Amino acid sequence: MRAGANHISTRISDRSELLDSACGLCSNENCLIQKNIHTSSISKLVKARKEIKCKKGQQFIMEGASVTGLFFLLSGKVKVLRTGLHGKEQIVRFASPGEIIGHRGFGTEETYPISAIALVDCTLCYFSKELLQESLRETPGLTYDFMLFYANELNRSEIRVKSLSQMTVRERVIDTLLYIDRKFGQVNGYSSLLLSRREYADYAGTTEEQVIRMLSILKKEGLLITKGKRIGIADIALLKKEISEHNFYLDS
Amino acid sequence: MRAGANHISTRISDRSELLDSACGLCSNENCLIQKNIHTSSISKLVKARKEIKCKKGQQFIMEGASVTGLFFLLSGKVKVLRTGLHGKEQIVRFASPGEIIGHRGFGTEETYPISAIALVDCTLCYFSKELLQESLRETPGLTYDFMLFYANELNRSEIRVKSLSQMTVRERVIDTLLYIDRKFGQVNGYSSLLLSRREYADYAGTTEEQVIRMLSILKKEGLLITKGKRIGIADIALLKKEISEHNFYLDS
DNA sequence: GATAAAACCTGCTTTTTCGCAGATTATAAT
DNA sequence: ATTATAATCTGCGAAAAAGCAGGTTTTATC
Repeated sequence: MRAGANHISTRISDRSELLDSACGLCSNENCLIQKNIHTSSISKLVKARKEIKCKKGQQFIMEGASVTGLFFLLSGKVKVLRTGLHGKEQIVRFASPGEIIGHRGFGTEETYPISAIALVDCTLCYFSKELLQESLRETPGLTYDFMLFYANELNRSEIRVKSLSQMTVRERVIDTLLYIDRKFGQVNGYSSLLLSRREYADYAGTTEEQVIRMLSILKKEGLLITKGKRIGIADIALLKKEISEHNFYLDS
Repeated sequence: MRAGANHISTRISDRSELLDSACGLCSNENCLIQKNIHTSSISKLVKARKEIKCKKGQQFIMEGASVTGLFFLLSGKVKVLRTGLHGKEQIVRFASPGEIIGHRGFGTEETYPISAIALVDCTLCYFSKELLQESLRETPGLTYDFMLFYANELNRSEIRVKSLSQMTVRERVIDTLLYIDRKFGQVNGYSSLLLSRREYADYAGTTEEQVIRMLSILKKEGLLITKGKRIGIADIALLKKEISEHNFYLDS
Protein backbone atom coordinates (compact mmCIF):
# COMPACT_ATOMS: atom_id res chain seq x y z
CA MET A 1 0.00 0.00 0.00
CA ARG A 2 3.01 2.30 -0.01
CA ALA A 3 2.48 3.04 -3.67
CA GLY A 4 -1.08 4.07 -2.98
CA ALA A 5 -0.05 6.42 -0.23
CA ASN A 6 2.53 8.05 -2.46
CA HIS A 7 0.03 8.35 -5.22
CA ILE A 8 -2.26 10.30 -2.94
CA SER A 9 0.49 12.49 -1.59
CA THR A 10 1.55 13.64 -5.04
CA ARG A 11 -1.96 14.28 -6.25
CA ILE A 12 -3.08 16.53 -3.48
CA SER A 13 -2.00 20.04 -4.19
CA ASP A 14 -4.95 22.23 -3.47
CA ARG A 15 -8.00 22.34 -1.31
CA SER A 16 -10.47 20.90 -3.81
CA GLU A 17 -8.40 17.83 -4.38
CA LEU A 18 -8.32 17.20 -0.67
CA LEU A 19 -11.95 16.24 -0.91
CA ASP A 20 -11.02 13.37 -3.19
CA SER A 21 -8.41 12.07 -0.79
CA ALA A 22 -8.86 9.16 1.57
CA CYS A 23 -10.21 11.45 4.26
CA GLY A 24 -12.51 13.29 1.91
CA LEU A 25 -14.06 10.03 0.75
CA CYS A 26 -14.19 8.51 4.20
CA SER A 27 -17.61 7.59 5.52
CA ASN A 28 -16.78 8.28 9.15
CA GLU A 29 -19.26 11.02 9.96
CA ASN A 30 -17.91 11.66 13.44
CA CYS A 31 -14.39 12.32 12.26
CA LEU A 32 -13.08 15.62 13.52
CA ILE A 33 -10.45 15.65 10.78
CA GLN A 34 -12.95 15.27 7.98
CA LYS A 35 -15.18 17.92 9.49
CA ASN A 36 -12.34 20.38 9.06
CA ILE A 37 -11.08 19.16 5.72
CA HIS A 38 -12.08 22.38 3.98
CA THR A 39 -9.30 24.13 5.85
CA SER A 40 -6.10 24.08 3.83
CA SER A 41 -3.83 23.91 6.87
CA ILE A 42 -4.99 20.37 7.41
CA SER A 43 -3.70 18.98 4.11
CA LYS A 44 -0.34 17.93 5.45
CA LEU A 45 -2.04 15.91 8.16
CA VAL A 46 -4.43 14.25 5.73
CA LYS A 47 -1.59 13.34 3.41
CA ALA A 48 0.33 11.67 6.19
CA ARG A 49 -2.64 9.61 7.26
CA LYS A 50 -1.97 5.89 7.56
CA GLU A 51 -4.40 3.03 7.41
CA ILE A 52 -3.70 0.09 9.69
CA LYS A 53 -5.20 -3.38 9.70
CA CYS A 54 -5.49 -5.17 12.98
CA LYS A 55 -6.26 -8.82 13.59
CA LYS A 56 -8.62 -9.98 16.29
CA GLY A 57 -6.88 -10.01 19.66
CA GLN A 58 -4.10 -7.71 18.53
CA GLN A 59 -3.00 -4.92 20.84
CA PHE A 60 -2.27 -1.68 19.00
CA ILE A 61 -1.84 0.66 21.98
CA MET A 62 0.16 -0.41 24.98
CA GLU A 63 -0.27 1.21 28.39
CA GLY A 64 2.88 3.03 29.39
CA ALA A 65 4.33 3.29 25.89
CA SER A 66 5.21 6.80 24.74
CA VAL A 67 2.52 8.55 22.77
CA THR A 68 3.10 8.48 19.04
CA GLY A 69 -0.29 9.35 17.66
CA LEU A 70 -4.01 9.02 17.53
CA PHE A 71 -6.32 6.43 16.00
CA PHE A 72 -9.77 6.51 14.48
CA LEU A 73 -11.61 3.23 14.29
CA LEU A 74 -12.91 2.76 10.75
CA SER A 75 -14.32 -0.73 11.13
CA GLY A 76 -14.33 -3.34 13.85
CA LYS A 77 -14.69 -3.35 17.62
CA VAL A 78 -12.14 -2.42 20.25
CA LYS A 79 -11.77 -2.60 24.01
CA VAL A 80 -9.87 0.10 25.85
CA LEU A 81 -8.44 -0.97 29.17
CA ARG A 82 -6.00 -0.07 31.87
CA THR A 83 -4.23 -1.92 34.63
CA GLY A 84 -6.29 -1.36 37.72
CA LEU A 85 -5.36 -1.84 41.34
CA HIS A 86 -3.82 -5.11 42.49
CA GLY A 87 -3.09 -5.87 38.84
CA LYS A 88 -6.76 -6.21 38.05
CA GLU A 89 -7.73 -5.35 34.51
CA GLN A 90 -10.21 -2.56 34.11
CA ILE A 91 -12.08 -1.97 30.87
CA VAL A 92 -12.45 1.76 30.44
CA ARG A 93 -14.80 1.56 27.46
CA PHE A 94 -15.55 -0.17 24.20
CA ALA A 95 -15.19 1.55 20.84
CA SER A 96 -17.30 1.17 17.72
CA PRO A 97 -16.57 2.53 14.21
CA GLY A 98 -16.09 6.26 14.04
CA GLU A 99 -14.59 6.66 17.47
CA ILE A 100 -11.27 8.18 18.49
CA ILE A 101 -8.83 5.96 20.34
CA GLY A 102 -5.65 7.05 22.08
CA HIS A 103 -6.65 10.65 22.76
CA ARG A 104 -5.97 10.12 26.47
CA GLY A 105 -2.31 10.19 25.56
CA PHE A 106 -2.54 13.85 24.59
CA GLY A 107 -2.75 16.66 27.09
CA THR A 108 0.39 16.78 29.15
CA GLU A 109 0.81 13.03 29.30
CA GLU A 110 3.94 11.50 27.89
CA THR A 111 2.69 7.95 27.76
CA TYR A 112 -0.60 6.24 26.96
CA PRO A 113 -2.56 5.60 30.16
CA ILE A 114 -4.51 2.82 28.44
CA SER A 115 -4.13 -0.21 26.22
CA ALA A 116 -6.32 -0.90 23.20
CA ILE A 117 -7.07 -4.35 21.86
CA ALA A 118 -9.03 -5.35 18.76
CA LEU A 119 -12.00 -7.58 19.65
CA VAL A 120 -12.52 -8.48 15.99
CA ASP A 121 -10.55 -7.67 12.85
CA CYS A 122 -10.27 -3.90 12.64
CA THR A 123 -9.29 -1.13 10.27
CA LEU A 124 -7.71 1.88 11.89
CA CYS A 125 -6.80 5.31 10.71
CA TYR A 126 -3.62 6.72 12.22
CA PHE A 127 -2.31 10.27 12.60
CA SER A 128 1.03 11.06 14.18
CA LYS A 129 1.15 13.23 17.27
CA GLU A 130 3.58 15.74 15.79
CA LEU A 131 1.56 16.44 12.69
CA LEU A 132 -1.69 16.54 14.61
CA GLN A 133 -0.31 19.08 17.06
CA GLU A 134 0.99 21.14 14.16
CA SER A 135 -2.45 21.05 12.57
CA LEU A 136 -4.08 21.99 15.84
CA ARG A 137 -1.90 25.07 16.07
CA GLU A 138 -2.81 26.11 12.54
CA THR A 139 -6.46 25.10 12.46
CA PRO A 140 -8.54 26.78 15.19
CA GLY A 141 -11.72 25.01 14.11
CA LEU A 142 -10.08 21.65 14.58
CA THR A 143 -8.79 22.63 18.01
CA TYR A 144 -12.25 23.82 18.99
CA ASP A 145 -13.77 20.50 17.89
CA PHE A 146 -11.17 18.60 19.88
CA MET A 147 -11.85 20.78 22.89
CA LEU A 148 -15.57 19.99 22.71
CA PHE A 149 -14.76 16.34 22.25
CA TYR A 150 -12.64 16.28 25.39
CA ALA A 151 -15.27 18.22 27.30
CA ASN A 152 -17.87 15.62 26.39
CA GLU A 153 -15.54 12.77 27.25
CA LEU A 154 -15.07 14.40 30.63
CA ASN A 155 -18.80 14.42 31.24
CA ARG A 156 -19.04 10.81 30.17
CA SER A 157 -16.24 9.84 32.51
CA GLU A 158 -17.82 11.60 35.47
CA ILE A 159 -21.13 9.86 34.92
CA ARG A 160 -19.14 6.67 35.06
CA VAL A 161 -17.58 7.75 38.35
CA LYS A 162 -21.08 8.08 39.70
CA SER A 163 -22.23 4.74 38.32
CA LEU A 164 -19.29 2.76 39.58
CA SER A 165 -19.23 4.32 43.00
CA GLN A 166 -22.91 4.29 43.80
CA MET A 167 -24.65 1.53 41.85
CA THR A 168 -25.13 -1.96 43.23
CA VAL A 169 -23.64 -4.92 41.40
CA ARG A 170 -27.03 -5.70 39.91
CA GLU A 171 -27.39 -2.16 38.61
CA ARG A 172 -23.86 -2.09 37.23
CA VAL A 173 -24.40 -5.32 35.33
CA ILE A 174 -27.66 -4.04 33.87
CA ASP A 175 -25.99 -0.77 32.99
CA THR A 176 -23.23 -2.67 31.22
CA LEU A 177 -25.69 -4.80 29.25
CA LEU A 178 -27.56 -1.70 28.08
CA TYR A 179 -24.30 0.06 27.22
CA ILE A 180 -23.13 -2.84 25.06
CA ASP A 181 -26.55 -3.08 23.48
CA ARG A 182 -26.84 0.54 22.41
CA LYS A 183 -23.26 0.61 21.24
CA PHE A 184 -23.14 -2.59 19.23
CA GLY A 185 -26.77 -3.63 18.82
CA GLN A 186 -28.21 -7.09 18.33
CA VAL A 187 -28.16 -9.79 15.67
CA ASN A 188 -30.95 -12.36 15.78
CA GLY A 189 -31.90 -11.26 19.25
CA TYR A 190 -28.41 -11.65 20.71
CA SER A 191 -25.75 -9.04 21.30
CA SER A 192 -23.57 -8.63 18.24
CA LEU A 193 -20.52 -8.34 20.47
CA LEU A 194 -19.38 -11.57 22.03
CA LEU A 195 -17.76 -10.95 25.40
CA SER A 196 -16.62 -13.26 28.14
CA ARG A 197 -18.24 -13.00 31.57
CA ARG A 198 -14.88 -11.81 32.74
CA GLU A 199 -14.95 -8.90 30.32
CA TYR A 200 -18.41 -7.90 31.49
CA ALA A 201 -17.03 -7.96 35.04
CA ASP A 202 -14.00 -5.88 34.12
CA TYR A 203 -16.25 -3.22 32.68
CA ALA A 204 -18.90 -3.36 35.41
CA GLY A 205 -16.28 -3.20 38.14
CA THR A 206 -17.05 -6.50 39.82
CA THR A 207 -16.02 -10.15 39.66
CA GLU A 208 -16.72 -12.82 37.08
CA GLU A 209 -18.78 -14.82 39.58
CA GLN A 210 -21.01 -11.91 40.41
CA VAL A 211 -21.71 -11.30 36.73
CA ILE A 212 -22.55 -14.95 36.24
CA ARG A 213 -24.86 -14.97 39.24
CA MET A 214 -26.56 -11.79 38.11
CA LEU A 215 -27.06 -13.01 34.55
CA SER A 216 -28.56 -16.16 35.98
CA ILE A 217 -30.97 -14.17 38.14
CA LEU A 218 -31.96 -11.83 35.32
CA LYS A 219 -32.57 -14.84 33.11
CA LYS A 220 -34.88 -16.38 35.71
CA GLU A 221 -36.74 -13.09 35.91
CA GLY A 222 -37.30 -13.22 32.16
CA LEU A 223 -35.28 -10.09 31.43
CA LEU A 224 -32.56 -11.88 29.53
CA ILE A 225 -32.02 -14.93 27.36
CA THR A 226 -28.68 -16.69 27.07
CA LYS A 227 -27.33 -19.33 24.73
CA GLY A 228 -23.81 -20.35 25.62
CA LYS A 229 -21.92 -17.15 26.11
CA ARG A 230 -24.35 -15.25 23.91
CA ILE A 231 -26.62 -12.84 25.73
CA GLY A 232 -29.87 -11.39 24.46
CA ILE A 233 -32.03 -8.75 26.08
CA ALA A 234 -35.60 -10.00 26.41
CA ASP A 235 -37.18 -6.99 28.06
CA ILE A 236 -35.20 -3.86 27.47
CA ALA A 237 -37.92 -1.60 28.85
CA LEU A 238 -37.83 -3.24 32.26
CA LEU A 239 -34.04 -3.21 32.35
CA LYS A 240 -33.95 0.45 31.46
CA LYS A 241 -36.61 1.23 34.01
CA GLU A 242 -34.50 -0.25 36.76
CA ILE A 243 -31.67 2.20 36.28
CA SER A 244 -33.40 5.03 34.44
CA GLU A 245 -33.79 7.00 37.63
CA HIS A 246 -30.03 6.86 38.04
CA ASN A 247 -28.57 7.22 34.64
CA PHE A 248 -29.29 9.28 31.61
CA TYR A 249 -27.70 7.67 28.64
CA LEU A 250 -24.89 9.08 26.64
CA ASP A 251 -24.97 7.38 23.29
CA SER A 252 -21.27 7.27 22.67
CA MET B 1 -18.16 48.12 42.13
CA ARG B 2 -20.01 49.02 38.96
CA ALA B 3 -18.04 52.24 38.69
CA GLY B 4 -14.80 50.33 38.92
CA ALA B 5 -15.82 47.99 36.14
CA ASN B 6 -16.72 50.90 33.89
CA HIS B 7 -13.50 52.58 34.67
CA ILE B 8 -11.61 49.56 33.41
CA SER B 9 -13.73 49.13 30.32
CA THR B 10 -13.10 52.70 29.16
CA ARG B 11 -9.37 52.61 29.82
CA ILE B 12 -8.55 49.53 27.80
CA SER B 13 -8.04 50.47 24.22
CA ASP B 14 -4.96 48.61 23.05
CA ARG B 15 -2.96 45.56 23.81
CA SER B 16 -0.42 47.12 26.10
CA GLU B 17 -3.08 48.55 28.35
CA LEU B 18 -4.62 45.14 28.69
CA LEU B 19 -1.68 44.20 30.83
CA ASP B 20 -2.69 46.81 33.36
CA SER B 21 -6.25 45.51 33.54
CA ALA B 22 -7.64 43.32 36.28
CA CYS B 23 -6.59 40.19 34.41
CA GLY B 24 -3.15 41.50 33.62
CA LEU B 25 -2.50 42.26 37.26
CA CYS B 26 -4.09 39.10 38.54
CA SER B 27 -1.86 36.78 40.50
CA ASN B 28 -3.57 33.58 39.35
CA GLU B 29 -0.74 31.83 37.58
CA ASN B 30 -2.87 28.99 36.30
CA CYS B 31 -5.35 31.24 34.54
CA LEU B 32 -5.78 30.33 30.89
CA ILE B 33 -7.16 33.76 30.15
CA GLN B 34 -4.16 35.57 31.55
CA LYS B 35 -1.82 33.23 29.73
CA ASN B 36 -3.30 34.47 26.46
CA ILE B 37 -3.70 38.11 27.41
CA HIS B 38 -1.15 39.17 24.84
CA THR B 39 -3.62 38.27 22.11
CA SER B 40 -5.75 41.28 21.21
CA SER B 41 -8.83 39.20 20.42
CA ILE B 42 -9.21 38.49 24.08
CA SER B 43 -9.67 42.09 25.17
CA LYS B 44 -13.45 42.03 24.92
CA LEU B 45 -13.55 39.05 27.22
CA VAL B 46 -11.20 40.63 29.74
CA LYS B 47 -13.23 43.81 29.77
CA ALA B 48 -16.42 41.95 30.52
CA ARG B 49 -14.90 40.06 33.40
CA LYS B 50 -16.83 40.24 36.65
CA GLU B 51 -15.64 39.72 40.17
CA ILE B 52 -18.03 38.02 42.55
CA LYS B 53 -17.89 37.70 46.32
CA CYS B 54 -19.38 34.61 47.89
CA LYS B 55 -20.17 34.02 51.54
CA LYS B 56 -19.39 30.74 53.28
CA GLY B 57 -22.07 28.18 52.52
CA GLN B 58 -23.35 30.05 49.47
CA GLN B 59 -24.13 28.08 46.33
CA PHE B 60 -23.03 29.86 43.15
CA ILE B 61 -23.63 27.07 40.61
CA MET B 62 -26.79 25.00 40.74
CA GLU B 63 -26.99 21.56 39.16
CA GLY B 64 -29.48 21.59 36.31
CA ALA B 65 -29.47 25.34 35.77
CA SER B 66 -28.66 26.53 32.27
CA VAL B 67 -25.02 27.33 31.66
CA THR B 68 -24.30 31.04 31.78
CA GLY B 69 -20.57 31.12 32.18
CA LEU B 70 -17.38 30.01 33.77
CA PHE B 71 -15.70 30.82 37.09
CA PHE B 72 -12.14 31.07 38.30
CA LEU B 73 -11.59 30.82 42.00
CA LEU B 74 -9.41 33.73 43.11
CA SER B 75 -9.50 33.11 46.83
CA GLY B 76 -11.28 30.69 49.14
CA LYS B 77 -12.27 27.05 49.04
CA VAL B 78 -15.07 25.39 47.13
CA LYS B 79 -16.73 21.98 46.94
CA VAL B 80 -18.11 20.75 43.63
CA LEU B 81 -20.84 18.18 43.96
CA ARG B 82 -23.60 16.43 42.10
CA THR B 83 -26.72 14.57 43.05
CA GLY B 84 -25.77 10.93 43.06
CA LEU B 85 -27.96 7.86 42.92
CA HIS B 86 -30.82 7.52 45.37
CA GLY B 87 -30.49 11.22 46.10
CA LYS B 88 -27.11 10.75 47.73
CA GLU B 89 -24.78 13.68 47.49
CA GLN B 90 -21.50 13.05 45.72
CA ILE B 91 -18.57 15.42 46.01
CA VAL B 92 -16.82 15.49 42.67
CA ARG B 93 -13.84 17.49 43.83
CA PHE B 94 -12.66 20.39 45.92
CA ALA B 95 -11.26 23.56 44.40
CA SER B 96 -8.48 25.79 45.66
CA PRO B 97 -7.46 29.24 44.36
CA GLY B 98 -6.54 29.35 40.69
CA GLU B 99 -8.89 26.60 39.60
CA ILE B 100 -11.63 26.70 36.98
CA ILE B 101 -15.17 25.92 38.12
CA GLY B 102 -18.16 25.30 35.89
CA HIS B 103 -16.29 24.09 32.81
CA ARG B 104 -18.31 20.89 32.84
CA GLY B 105 -21.20 22.97 31.55
CA PHE B 106 -19.41 23.59 28.29
CA GLY B 107 -19.10 21.01 25.56
CA THR B 108 -22.53 20.17 24.23
CA GLU B 109 -24.21 20.37 27.61
CA GLU B 110 -27.01 22.86 28.09
CA THR B 111 -27.07 22.74 31.86
CA TYR B 112 -24.51 22.48 34.63
CA PRO B 113 -24.10 18.86 35.71
CA ILE B 114 -22.75 20.00 39.09
CA SER B 115 -23.36 22.38 41.94
CA ALA B 116 -20.65 24.50 43.52
CA ILE B 117 -20.71 25.71 47.12
CA ALA B 118 -18.29 28.01 48.90
CA LEU B 119 -16.76 26.32 51.95
CA VAL B 120 -15.37 29.62 53.21
CA ASP B 121 -15.75 33.18 51.97
CA CYS B 122 -14.63 33.25 48.33
CA THR B 123 -13.75 35.64 45.57
CA LEU B 124 -14.65 34.46 42.09
CA CYS B 125 -13.86 35.69 38.64
CA TYR B 126 -16.68 35.25 36.14
CA PHE B 127 -16.76 35.14 32.34
CA SER B 128 -19.97 34.75 30.35
CA LYS B 129 -20.37 31.75 28.10
CA GLU B 130 -21.13 33.82 25.00
CA LEU B 131 -18.06 35.99 25.23
CA LEU B 132 -15.85 33.09 26.10
CA GLN B 133 -17.02 31.11 23.11
CA GLU B 134 -16.46 34.14 20.91
CA SER B 135 -12.94 34.49 22.25
CA LEU B 136 -12.30 30.80 21.72
CA ARG B 137 -13.24 31.13 18.06
CA GLU B 138 -10.90 34.08 17.62
CA THR B 139 -8.01 33.00 19.82
CA PRO B 140 -6.53 29.63 18.77
CA GLY B 141 -3.99 29.66 21.58
CA LEU B 142 -6.74 29.98 24.13
CA THR B 143 -8.69 27.14 22.57
CA TYR B 144 -5.59 24.98 22.56
CA ASP B 145 -5.01 25.69 26.25
CA PHE B 146 -8.59 24.82 27.04
CA MET B 147 -8.28 21.63 25.03
CA LEU B 148 -5.23 20.59 27.05
CA PHE B 149 -7.02 21.54 30.23
CA TYR B 150 -9.97 19.29 29.37
CA ALA B 151 -7.66 16.48 28.32
CA ASN B 152 -5.96 16.62 31.70
CA GLU B 153 -9.25 16.78 33.54
CA LEU B 154 -10.26 13.66 31.63
CA ASN B 155 -7.19 11.82 32.83
CA ARG B 156 -7.86 12.95 36.37
CA SER B 157 -11.43 11.77 36.18
CA GLU B 158 -10.45 8.36 34.87
CA ILE B 159 -7.97 7.85 37.66
CA ARG B 160 -10.84 8.59 40.00
CA VAL B 161 -12.96 5.97 38.24
CA LYS B 162 -10.23 3.49 39.02
CA SER B 163 -9.88 4.58 42.64
CA LEU B 164 -13.55 4.53 43.45
CA SER B 165 -14.26 1.25 41.76
CA GLN B 166 -11.31 -0.75 42.98
CA MET B 167 -10.08 0.65 46.29
CA THR B 168 -11.32 -0.58 49.65
CA VAL B 169 -12.99 1.83 52.04
CA ARG B 170 -9.78 2.11 54.01
CA GLU B 171 -7.83 2.99 50.88
CA ARG B 172 -10.44 5.47 49.71
CA VAL B 173 -10.41 7.26 53.06
CA ILE B 174 -6.62 7.46 53.05
CA ASP B 175 -6.69 8.66 49.46
CA THR B 176 -9.16 11.37 50.43
CA LEU B 177 -7.05 12.50 53.38
CA LEU B 178 -3.98 12.78 51.18
CA TYR B 179 -5.93 14.59 48.48
CA ILE B 180 -7.22 17.19 50.94
CA ASP B 181 -3.77 17.53 52.41
CA ARG B 182 -1.92 18.19 49.18
CA LYS B 183 -4.64 20.53 47.97
CA PHE B 184 -5.14 22.65 51.08
CA GLY B 185 -2.18 21.87 53.29
CA GLN B 186 -1.92 22.03 57.05
CA VAL B 187 -1.97 24.70 59.72
CA ASN B 188 -0.43 23.83 63.09
CA GLY B 189 -0.41 20.16 62.16
CA TYR B 190 -4.08 20.00 61.26
CA SER B 191 -5.74 20.19 57.87
CA SER B 192 -6.48 23.77 56.94
CA LEU B 193 -9.82 22.69 55.49
CA LEU B 194 -12.45 21.82 58.05
CA LEU B 195 -14.81 19.17 56.70
CA SER B 196 -17.52 17.11 58.33
CA ARG B 197 -17.16 13.33 58.43
CA ARG B 198 -20.11 13.29 56.10
CA GLU B 199 -18.24 15.37 53.54
CA TYR B 200 -15.26 13.04 53.70
CA ALA B 201 -17.68 10.19 53.06
CA ASP B 202 -19.34 11.94 50.13
CA TYR B 203 -15.97 12.37 48.49
CA ALA B 204 -14.62 8.93 49.34
CA GLY B 205 -17.79 7.24 48.13
CA THR B 206 -18.78 5.60 51.40
CA THR B 207 -20.86 6.33 54.50
CA GLU B 208 -20.28 8.66 57.41
CA GLU B 209 -20.00 5.74 59.84
CA GLN B 210 -17.33 4.03 57.80
CA VAL B 211 -15.29 7.20 57.67
CA ILE B 212 -15.60 7.61 61.43
CA ARG B 213 -14.60 4.00 62.04
CA MET B 214 -11.65 4.30 59.70
CA LEU B 215 -10.43 7.56 61.23
CA SER B 216 -10.64 5.90 64.61
CA ILE B 217 -8.60 2.94 63.41
CA LEU B 218 -5.99 5.12 61.72
CA LYS B 219 -5.72 7.16 64.90
CA LYS B 220 -5.11 4.03 66.95
CA GLU B 221 -2.43 3.01 64.50
CA GLY B 222 -0.71 6.33 65.04
CA LEU B 223 -1.15 7.52 61.47
CA LEU B 224 -3.50 10.35 62.35
CA ILE B 225 -4.27 12.74 65.16
CA THR B 226 -7.69 14.25 65.70
CA LYS B 227 -8.99 17.05 67.87
CA GLY B 228 -12.71 17.45 67.57
CA LYS B 229 -13.46 17.49 63.88
CA ARG B 230 -9.96 18.60 63.05
CA ILE B 231 -7.75 15.99 61.45
CA GLY B 232 -3.99 15.97 61.27
CA ILE B 233 -1.75 13.56 59.44
CA ALA B 234 0.85 12.12 61.80
CA ASP B 235 2.70 9.86 59.42
CA ILE B 236 2.23 10.92 55.81
CA ALA B 237 4.92 8.56 54.55
CA LEU B 238 3.12 5.48 55.85
CA LEU B 239 -0.21 6.67 54.52
CA LYS B 240 1.24 7.32 51.10
CA LYS B 241 2.98 4.00 51.12
CA GLU B 242 -0.30 2.20 51.62
CA ILE B 243 -1.76 3.46 48.39
CA SER B 244 1.31 4.44 46.43
CA GLU B 245 1.27 1.21 44.52
CA HIS B 246 -2.22 2.10 43.33
CA ASN B 247 -2.19 5.76 42.72
CA PHE B 248 0.17 8.24 41.23
CA TYR B 249 -0.80 11.66 42.41
CA LEU B 250 -2.15 14.41 40.26
CA ASP B 251 -1.54 17.63 42.06
CA SER B 252 -4.62 19.43 40.94
C1' DG C 1 -21.38 29.21 81.20
C1' DA C 2 -25.86 27.24 80.14
C1' DT C 3 -28.41 25.27 76.58
C1' DA C 4 -29.70 23.44 72.21
C1' DA C 5 -28.36 21.62 68.06
C1' DA C 6 -25.32 19.41 65.40
C1' DA C 7 -21.71 16.38 64.80
C1' DC C 8 -19.35 12.49 66.24
C1' DC C 9 -18.63 7.82 68.00
C1' DT C 10 -19.44 2.73 68.84
C1' DG C 11 -21.57 -1.83 69.37
C1' DC C 12 -24.57 -4.72 67.06
C1' DT C 13 -27.13 -6.74 63.17
C1' DT C 14 -28.10 -7.20 58.40
C1' DT C 15 -26.94 -6.99 53.75
C1' DT C 16 -23.96 -7.15 50.05
C1' DT C 17 -20.08 -8.64 47.83
C1' DC C 18 -16.25 -11.59 47.31
C1' DG C 19 -13.44 -15.81 46.74
C1' DC C 20 -12.75 -20.63 46.61
C1' DA C 21 -13.74 -25.24 45.06
C1' DG C 22 -15.61 -28.37 42.31
C1' DA C 23 -19.05 -29.68 38.73
C1' DT C 24 -20.86 -28.84 34.28
C1' DT C 25 -20.97 -27.12 29.73
C1' DA C 26 -19.24 -25.02 25.62
C1' DT C 27 -15.53 -24.32 22.25
C1' DA C 28 -11.81 -25.37 19.31
C1' DA C 29 -8.50 -28.34 17.24
C1' DT C 30 -7.20 -32.72 15.65
C1' DA D 1 -16.41 -37.74 16.60
C1' DT D 2 -13.00 -37.14 20.18
C1' DT D 3 -10.33 -34.91 23.20
C1' DA D 4 -8.25 -31.03 25.49
C1' DT D 5 -8.90 -26.65 26.98
C1' DA D 6 -11.27 -22.89 28.36
C1' DA D 7 -15.38 -20.88 29.97
C1' DT D 8 -19.38 -21.04 32.66
C1' DC D 9 -22.09 -22.16 36.60
C1' DT D 10 -23.38 -23.01 41.63
C1' DG D 11 -23.04 -23.66 46.61
C1' DC D 12 -20.95 -22.27 50.65
C1' DG D 13 -18.36 -19.70 53.95
C1' DA D 14 -15.72 -15.47 54.75
C1' DA D 15 -15.08 -10.73 54.49
C1' DA D 16 -16.39 -6.15 53.69
C1' DA D 17 -19.54 -2.69 53.84
C1' DA D 18 -23.74 -0.66 55.24
C1' DG D 19 -27.53 0.48 58.40
C1' DC D 20 -29.51 1.25 62.91
C1' DA D 21 -29.86 2.81 67.57
C1' DG D 22 -28.45 5.15 71.30
C1' DG D 23 -24.86 7.51 73.81
C1' DT D 24 -21.15 11.10 73.97
C1' DT D 25 -18.76 15.07 72.62
C1' DT D 26 -18.23 19.30 70.25
C1' DT D 27 -19.79 23.62 68.53
C1' DA D 28 -22.53 27.60 68.25
C1' DT D 29 -25.55 30.91 70.35
C1' DC D 30 -27.55 33.37 73.62
